[in-house]
Amino acid sequence: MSSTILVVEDEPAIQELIAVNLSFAGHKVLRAYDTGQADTLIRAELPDLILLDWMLPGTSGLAFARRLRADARTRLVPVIMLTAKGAEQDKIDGLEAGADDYITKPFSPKELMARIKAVLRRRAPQLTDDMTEAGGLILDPVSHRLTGNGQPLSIGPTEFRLLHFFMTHSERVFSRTQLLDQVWGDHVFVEERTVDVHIRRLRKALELTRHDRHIETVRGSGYRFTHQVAK
Amino acid sequence: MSSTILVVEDEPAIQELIAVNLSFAGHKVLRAYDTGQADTLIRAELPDLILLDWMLPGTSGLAFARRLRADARTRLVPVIMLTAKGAEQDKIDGLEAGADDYITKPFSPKELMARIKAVLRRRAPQLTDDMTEAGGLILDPVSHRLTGNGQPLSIGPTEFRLLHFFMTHSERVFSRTQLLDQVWGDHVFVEERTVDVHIRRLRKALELTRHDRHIETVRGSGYRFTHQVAK
DNA sequence: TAGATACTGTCACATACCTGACACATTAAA
DNA sequence: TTTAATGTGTCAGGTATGTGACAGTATCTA
Repeated sequence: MSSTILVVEDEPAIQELIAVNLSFAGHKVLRAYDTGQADTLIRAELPDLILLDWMLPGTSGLAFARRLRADARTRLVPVIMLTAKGAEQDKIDGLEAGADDYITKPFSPKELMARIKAVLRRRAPQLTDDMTEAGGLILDPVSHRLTGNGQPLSIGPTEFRLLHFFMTHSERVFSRTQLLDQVWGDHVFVEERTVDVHIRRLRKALELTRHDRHIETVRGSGYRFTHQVAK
Repeated sequence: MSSTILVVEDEPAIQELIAVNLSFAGHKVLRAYDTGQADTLIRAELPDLILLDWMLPGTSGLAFARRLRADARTRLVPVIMLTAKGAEQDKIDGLEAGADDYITKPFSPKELMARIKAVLRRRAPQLTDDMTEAGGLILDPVSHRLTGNGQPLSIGPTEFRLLHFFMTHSERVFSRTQLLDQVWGDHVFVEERTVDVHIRRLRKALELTRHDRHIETVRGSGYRFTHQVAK
């Protein structure tokens, strides 16, 4: 699936190499040469993943990673650190600053793509193309299709994304705000109650095969998708 | 709420001023004149919060803050930086090193206490995102679920918060006023006896699996949550 | 390109649920 | 036994959520 990936790298050749590979894989690429530019880009559009060089002019990548972790808006964005050093201590520092993974230069494009996929799968499973299943309900992001006990279910785009997010983050309560951020996207200006309406539409779509029981309301907190359904 | 607070400050007069105020507020105070002493004290007893001077003999406060963030044992301990400088860059550096707040000398004791309170409050709920368990009763804040011996228990929002507080502060008696402050929040204007009613509702919800026995009344004092139940 | 169809976000109203307060019953200490 | 503290059922009002309808867009089809 296509994700927006921010590359923060001061060496033009390396940045270009990475960007070409990412574009080829179908991702949208944002580029920055330093943390200042990165800040600006992030303000405009929250990326799905950040590739961050260890050594940067001005603020170091390490410090920048820490700042990303400190800010509520960027806290959940996965970060992969790029470094020329092989020192073990750097790796530890980087992971402690909140990086999700670490890749040593020089690296093969293949390895880079593999790590990106792995990190996305771990941190943002709804951005991958994997099928998800729950009690006979099958959602396939590739064919963009939904079936309940084998029967095709008709569902709108927003409901599809909402369900996809829920199925990849089950057994967890999400507030309306969190759902808007995750499913509608950051920076959207939509009423919170709109979530209720789409929950309603989603439930209605799932009613046919009684899978609507997987969507639970948690009064005062939000909604939750669960695998076990009440009888 | 009494906490253990470590003050790392090389100027005796300022250290004394801070210590007096903290003691007066009911906190236990640990004192260090440099990072070496601080290390020793931390090794003996992990404080709940660290007040850290920016300028210190030997290792600087900034470097020390970074080290605290790098060590798994101290990573979650809130740090407030004390500094004579008012420069914005220093503040950014401090926050990037992992400080939770920043206060400029000279500061009023009142401001200091207010910031300490705010930081402790901000940190406290974050630490309580873990599941809690007591004799088969499991409360999971993430999924916002409660089960007794595997069976789902239905419970209202206030009772959920109340039980969560009890389970994370077991074996201790809390007065109605303390419970109102902790569970309802500061500054709420509610009858004290309302606590009784919610205790009743909580007990009723827990009756199904006989976990209501964990909630004990301490006549004349308040209520307590205990792990061992009377047969 | 026109017309039909589907999708979105809001709103208004209905409904279910929660909350705090009170009154009275019960219990424990003195 | 007396008295104060706690237990408990109930109620009115408030708040959160469910839901149908609607208008504006976007998308598809002929």
